[in-house]
Amino acid sequence: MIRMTKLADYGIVLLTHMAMEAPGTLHTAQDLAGKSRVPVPTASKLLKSLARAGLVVSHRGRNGGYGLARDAEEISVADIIAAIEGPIGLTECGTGTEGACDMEPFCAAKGRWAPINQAVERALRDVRLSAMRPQAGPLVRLQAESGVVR
Amino acid sequence: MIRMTKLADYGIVLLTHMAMEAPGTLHTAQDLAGKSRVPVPTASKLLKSLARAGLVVSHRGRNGGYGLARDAEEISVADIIAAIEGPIGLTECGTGTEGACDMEPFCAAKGRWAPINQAVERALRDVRLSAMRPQAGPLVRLQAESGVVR
DNA sequence: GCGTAACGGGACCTAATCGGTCCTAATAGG
DNA sequence: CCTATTAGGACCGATTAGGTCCCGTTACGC
Repeated sequence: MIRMTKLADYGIVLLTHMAMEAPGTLHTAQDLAGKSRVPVPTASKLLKSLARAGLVVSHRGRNGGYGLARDAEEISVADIIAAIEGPIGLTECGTGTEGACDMEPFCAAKGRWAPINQAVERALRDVRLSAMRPQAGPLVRLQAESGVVR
Repeated sequence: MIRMTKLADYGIVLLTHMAMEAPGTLHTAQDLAGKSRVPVPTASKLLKSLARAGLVVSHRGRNGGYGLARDAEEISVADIIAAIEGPIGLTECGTGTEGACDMEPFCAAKGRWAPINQAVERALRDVRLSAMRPQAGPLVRLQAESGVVR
């Protein structure tokens, strides 16, 4: 039921990796791609989106890279998804795109979607990036946890 | 952020129409399609799915049709979406499909998705079909409400 | 300064799948 | 027995997710 694109998934994984290092640390797109096993160009594209949304800050030139724009506690999963997928709701209705649905005048559910969208968004806004990283610590443990459903 | 397929949307609208009539009333696929402005074959396909999921009961033959299997209060939006889109979570991870993700061993967010999926599902399970129908009553008012975001 | 390492912002492709159509049973009234 | 209806497929076109590539800009460091 209801799916998020894989891109958004990757984005969260990338940011999770960033959140595992000290705040302010810079990560190159290549570095993050390697750690997450995401193809480099894809990771690069995602990081650009995240930078445009203001979730990460970028530094160009040599020794450049990406870093978290704020504390991991201040970034929600909803923020990340919105940065990558755009402010699209569960349905296209009520997302500000007027006239997108040509059967609006006949829709029995008209005006009933907004509360649902908000409920879902609230659920996602309550999950912070800081809660996504493995609590026990760095990458080492990850290998030992194989077998657990991702 | 996060999208539902149009099919699921249509399904909800179809069921909403059913919920606007007295419980036990039978509706033909054509009838519902006409009211919802959904193409007939599509509505038919959706109703089949809903019947297979046990949300509606079907009667074949002349004077047949579809009816709600239980009270509108007992059908949640989550039920409907699951019936049409299948039990897919926000991500493919944690939906029982083992090994779907080949980078599972390296995933920094491993095991962290289940709570999020559950939060979203809970939000949708709290919305009942009975809450979707226009409270003021039958179709007549719908036309008057034009201009409201669907 | 100049070369190189990084990001910025596109265009572009192709594989999946969403949304929709259609056809042939099976079923049940009249 | 005829007709209205659902059951269950096969099938198809258009959209888009997911990924690749290229070229420009920025800035560190030799």
